[in-house]
Amino acid sequence: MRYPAKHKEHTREKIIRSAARRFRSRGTEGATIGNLMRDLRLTHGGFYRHFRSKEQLFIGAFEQSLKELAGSVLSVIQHAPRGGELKALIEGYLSTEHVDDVAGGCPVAALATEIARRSPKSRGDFLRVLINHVALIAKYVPGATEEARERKARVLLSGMAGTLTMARVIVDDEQRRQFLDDSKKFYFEAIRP
Amino acid sequence: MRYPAKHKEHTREKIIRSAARRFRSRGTEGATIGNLMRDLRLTHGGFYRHFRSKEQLFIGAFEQSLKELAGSVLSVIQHAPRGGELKALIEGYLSTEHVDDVAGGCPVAALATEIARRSPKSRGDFLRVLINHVALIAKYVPGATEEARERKARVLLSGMAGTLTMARVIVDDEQRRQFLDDSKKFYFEAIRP
DNA sequence: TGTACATCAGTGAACGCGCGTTCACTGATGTAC
DNA sequence: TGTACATCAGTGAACGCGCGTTCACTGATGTAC
Repeated sequence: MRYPAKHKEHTREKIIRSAARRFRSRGTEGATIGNLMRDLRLTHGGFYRHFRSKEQLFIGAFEQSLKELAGSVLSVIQHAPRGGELKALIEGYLSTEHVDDVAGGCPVAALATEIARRSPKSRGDFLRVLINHVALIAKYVPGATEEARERKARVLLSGMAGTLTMARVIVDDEQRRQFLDDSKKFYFEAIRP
Repeated sequence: MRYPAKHKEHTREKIIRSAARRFRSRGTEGATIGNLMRDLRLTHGGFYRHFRSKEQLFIGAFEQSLKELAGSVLSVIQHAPRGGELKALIEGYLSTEHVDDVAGGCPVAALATEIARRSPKSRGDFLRVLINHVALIAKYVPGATEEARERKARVLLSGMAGTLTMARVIVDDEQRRQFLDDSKKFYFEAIRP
């Protein structure tokens, strides 16, 4: 059947948004195209009208995840007191809400290990997308030059991503809360001048 | 055929040691039992004389990896100047050698994301093994009580694990070196009193 | 205005593949008598 | 000392399964005339 003009574009976006969540919560191999399409009430065959391969979807989904994260980041910054933006960002990143929301959370914490195992070419693609988004928060990181701020932002993000992942391993609620508290204090102190 | 008394035990150890490397460099799904056994010049069927399942091997291999890491940690501590043990540990953990040696490196950096996706019961098993090993370095972390030191050690390790993973994503050698330098400085400052 | 044809997002059977796991079997050596 | 049997680490064919991907097909609507 023929579909309205924007129909295909909408379907593509639905696939990407859904994939972005599935990849984060289950990893590349845990997220299958069959399940993904079934969730959208479509069949697996149609997938290839939108993407050349699962790998191409993965890159698109990673970028989508970063876009979503950028949205949260902007919202946090807007609600933070002037000068307290970075503290608010750390607080949000290391919150129990973020720990619980794997599917909607930071794709670096959820996918960096898998990306690290890919080919240099593939890693380069992911890095370019990532670095653009990290620049967004660099403005609020202390540092003399723009470059210094961006570099520090990368160190901060990668460290907190590891911490977020570890928090997701911890089973006991109280232990997890304690670990997140310790971590927040650690990063708060680390960004002092 | 019948084999010497310790034969089975030796085979089991060979499987675990080899699996510990394969899991770290390729992840749970990238490491297959067929390839693993073939490397040891055995056939896949024999695997089940040693382990009930691939999952059981994964836990054993994770513990093996931590044991190996503990060996490196002790060696670093012995060669470090008195009072500079933690600095030496950070330097070693965030070294280019460690970044390049995924198969022989920290299993937290290589596998934490996958472990985070497992059941609470399974995560508990991994955590118990992990916490025992982290206690080993807690002695060199600043803190008033043993508990405070252990908690800080966990924050440090998880952060550096995220940083190590990010370093493995970076393609360009110079950028990677710069990122590791920035990170080392960051963690050095963070452990100052 | 009516008719024949083209389009193309989505369908679902099919393909090839590799995986984890099972199982009947092997055969050199240990043990029982 | 010799013989019959038990043991069990390792073998390799086989099983069931789910995956990513391909492909002939569908059919409502747009377009050409």
